Amino acid sequence: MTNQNPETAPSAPSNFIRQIAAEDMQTGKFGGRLMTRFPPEPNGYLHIGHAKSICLNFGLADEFKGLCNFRFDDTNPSKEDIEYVESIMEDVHWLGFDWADRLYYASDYFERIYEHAVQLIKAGKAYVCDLNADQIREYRGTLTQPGKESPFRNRSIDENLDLFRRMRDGEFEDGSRVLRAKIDMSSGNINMRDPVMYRIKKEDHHRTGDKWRIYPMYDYAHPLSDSYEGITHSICTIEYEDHRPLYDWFLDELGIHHPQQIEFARLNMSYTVLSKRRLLRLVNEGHVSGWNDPRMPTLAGMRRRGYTPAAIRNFCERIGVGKKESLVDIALLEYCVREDLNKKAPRVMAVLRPLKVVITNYPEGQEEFLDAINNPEDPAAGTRKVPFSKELYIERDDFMEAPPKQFFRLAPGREVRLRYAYFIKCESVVKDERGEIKEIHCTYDPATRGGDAPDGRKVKATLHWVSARHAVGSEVRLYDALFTKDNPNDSGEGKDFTSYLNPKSVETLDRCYLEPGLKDAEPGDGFQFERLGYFCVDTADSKPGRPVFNRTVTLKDEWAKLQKASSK
RNA sequence: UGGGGCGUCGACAAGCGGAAAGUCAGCAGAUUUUGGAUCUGCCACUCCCAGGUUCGAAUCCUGGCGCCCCAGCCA
Repeated sequence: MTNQNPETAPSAPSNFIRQIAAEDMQTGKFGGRLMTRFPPEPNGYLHIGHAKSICLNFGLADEFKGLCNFRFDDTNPSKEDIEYVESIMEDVHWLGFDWADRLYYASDYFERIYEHAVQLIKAGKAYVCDLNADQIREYRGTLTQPGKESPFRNRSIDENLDLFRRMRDGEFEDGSRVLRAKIDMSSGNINMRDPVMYRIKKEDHHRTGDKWRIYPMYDYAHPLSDSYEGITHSICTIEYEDHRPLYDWFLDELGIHHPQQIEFARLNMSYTVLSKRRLLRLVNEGHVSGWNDPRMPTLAGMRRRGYTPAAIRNFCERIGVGKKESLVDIALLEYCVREDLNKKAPRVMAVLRPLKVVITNYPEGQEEFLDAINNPEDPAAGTRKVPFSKELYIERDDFMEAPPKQFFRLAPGREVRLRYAYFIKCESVVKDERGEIKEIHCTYDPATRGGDAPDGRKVKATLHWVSARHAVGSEVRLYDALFTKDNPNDSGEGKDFTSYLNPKSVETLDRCYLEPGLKDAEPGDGFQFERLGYFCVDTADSKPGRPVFNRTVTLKDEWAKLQKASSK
């Protein structure tokens, strides 16, 4: 166990991988050494599921005083792109992990991987097969029927060597030949039925250019890459469990350093999708604005949305690591985000759906500056001054002409507090010719300056507000879940996940008013808009002097819950 | 009569033969110049089911049942 004293070290829950690592360290299995790796393929942006893997691999290395390498698994040039390698590195750093000088690429090992293939051919363990893709599939058999051996399976070693060399030299067309491992066509495990090790692809690679005309398959390149780097624990997801015998086979046949592959269950989260294939479709079909759309579960999207690295790391710790398929409630992620932001985010007042309030007994043209606390959770954050004047904006939702009993906010004849300012009382409602509320007239009690009544009288609500004359205009985007179904992956007949896209996943409000201090907020800055939620300055669309805000997550809202319950 | 994996509260998840941890969600209350935060209490007589071993089983054994993954020259 890592924590002998749970009272002083309440952290890290136990999981089976930590246990294996702890045991291996104790028995000295790998010389008391631990090394992991995070091996993304640069064919898409990293998402929260990758964050789980990153936290696991880097976290384990940290915990056991080992190292975690960073490696691009770039063995398929047709799907990979430099844009992805750059975004991936940025995202891992942003999450808070560092690989120092241990940045590797599987493509850097191509020569060694090739030489090892030659070694397998010489040992009679690999052969060049001339069957085409369809034929290979046919010969492979099915889940219940064994496969048939390829007619090219027993070529001489010399012929194999010659053909493989010529594959490398580009003498043959794409798809005309492959190099296969000679294992067992009748294995119950289809991965062992003479799997393809190399295919011909006359395509340029983003790193090796036109040097290679053949590229190794994942199943062959991955164990070797792990081995070359001296990895001890090769952690991957559950779907590779069936590939482990093959991982072991290559390493055993070659007689080289043999890491232990360990599989864990990938993350699924409610109301979103976490597969690069599906995320790519959302991007390509224009359902979102890009990989970094704030609604995307990508690290780039969550960063732009205002999620913090600490919140995501914390989430990854809380969800645990196991082998069971699960669907984690997105409410847990949101809890982690609020937990972190509650401690850090400066409070500020912003009115999203404005309703004008005129304080009839407040002197025309007068203004005053009131003290406001920047963060009640953090006294060191200090205070600021906010301007008050005769005309203000409050939130439309904070006024009701005919309120139900549970509504505590402003209503005709009722008195409430304006945060850090005064008690005000609603005297009348002004409507336009269509009967819509245009503004409301209130009186204020000068004796309640700062928000307390000297006579001790209480109000049931405190509202946020912004002085009309001093307000900064802004656009604010309200984000909600991307999907309406908790698990969009399990789609019914003839449907796919896109049929559950939430049409209201974003609402743009462009007549919002902010307290003046927000005019110069920098892109990326995060705030709590009091009583509303956490918001951050959008990094793509903000202009100097006119910030655009993205809602990161709402505050918990008791009133909204009551409304929802009564509308059912 | 292919192979592999997994079943503990609504969602996650500890537990490793000796009284079913914890977190999120939910519910109730206290407190509050954010219907926020904070605090308190409640929320699995039972661990997919059935047998068996044992003084004692979520943990061990046997047999069922259910769910997931695999037939790319993707990773």
